[in-house]
Amino acid sequence: MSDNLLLEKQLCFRLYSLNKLMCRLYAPILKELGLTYPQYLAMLVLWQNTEGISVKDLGSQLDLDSGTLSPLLKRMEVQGLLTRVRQSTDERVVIVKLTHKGIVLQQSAEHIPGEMFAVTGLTPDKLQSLNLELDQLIVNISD
Amino acid sequence: MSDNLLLEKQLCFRLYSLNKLMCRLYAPILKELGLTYPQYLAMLVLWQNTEGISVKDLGSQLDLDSGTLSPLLKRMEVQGLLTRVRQSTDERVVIVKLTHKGIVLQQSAEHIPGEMFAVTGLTPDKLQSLNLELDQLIVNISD
DNA sequence: ACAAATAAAGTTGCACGCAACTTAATTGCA
DNA sequence: TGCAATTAAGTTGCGTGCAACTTTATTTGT
Repeated sequence: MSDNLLLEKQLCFRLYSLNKLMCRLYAPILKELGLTYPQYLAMLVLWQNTEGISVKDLGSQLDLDSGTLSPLLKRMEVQGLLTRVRQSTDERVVIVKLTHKGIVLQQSAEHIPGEMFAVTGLTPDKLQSLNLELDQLIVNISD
Repeated sequence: MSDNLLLEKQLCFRLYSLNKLMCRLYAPILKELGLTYPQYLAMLVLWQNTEGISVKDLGSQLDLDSGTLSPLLKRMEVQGLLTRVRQSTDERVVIVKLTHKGIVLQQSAEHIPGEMFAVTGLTPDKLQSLNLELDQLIVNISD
């Protein structure tokens, strides 16, 4: 009888836990901006693509399919953060583009990364190396 | 204008991505057992507590509240994996206990950790140290 | 040129996760 | 003792994630 089936031994459980902890950590700050956690991650991409980005490209950066993104973006459109317009050169494609309201929201979010970083108790070097380790894991698993 | 608001710089995004990747990695194997990913994590705890465990204690090990756990356990009860019985000495408490079917399912799960470990491309040492780093992070964040 | 294959986005249905709340039982304290 | 506070579990409502599917548009091969 191996003890491999122990919760404490499982990497997957730590990732499951940490992700939930992160959500809960961000939730109250994001609530002030009127954003959920996945919406915030989407905004991080959109703030780097103010000229607009297709749902497909947004999804590939967030690793989300249209089944998740379409309703999420629809809610953000209702909030007035972005517009969704079909591309005239290829009517299959929908371009997501931040409104003025969506763009200026970035200023209210500037303080968040620093604040969250402080809570992790990591040094910048430790954060950097952990990020690289996790990136390697992402590559290995997603091949 | 800082570049802290970059998706690629965010630890939270890596944890978000990796957790989803883990779910997708486990999903097909767990489907053979008729389990979802959170149900599998619950089974890991229950296999270590065949004498039974309260919903509260199970929740504290999984870091889940009754709002999530109650319906999840109800579904697993329907599947015949466990029973839920109110404790006679304290009628507030519900004891979750695996059925025979739930207990013997462990045998079908024995191969999973090894299989999943192989995919990570980690050495045992690397896995160990990563687990410790993540544990430290969990402690720092959840205080 | 045109039918088959492919691609992009959206819809549906289900299982979480969690905030906010309700219900029922137990504890604690004046 | 009696009643307020606390505790355990469950319910409700909403926002993801994702599988499976549909719809519409474009591309590909002959």
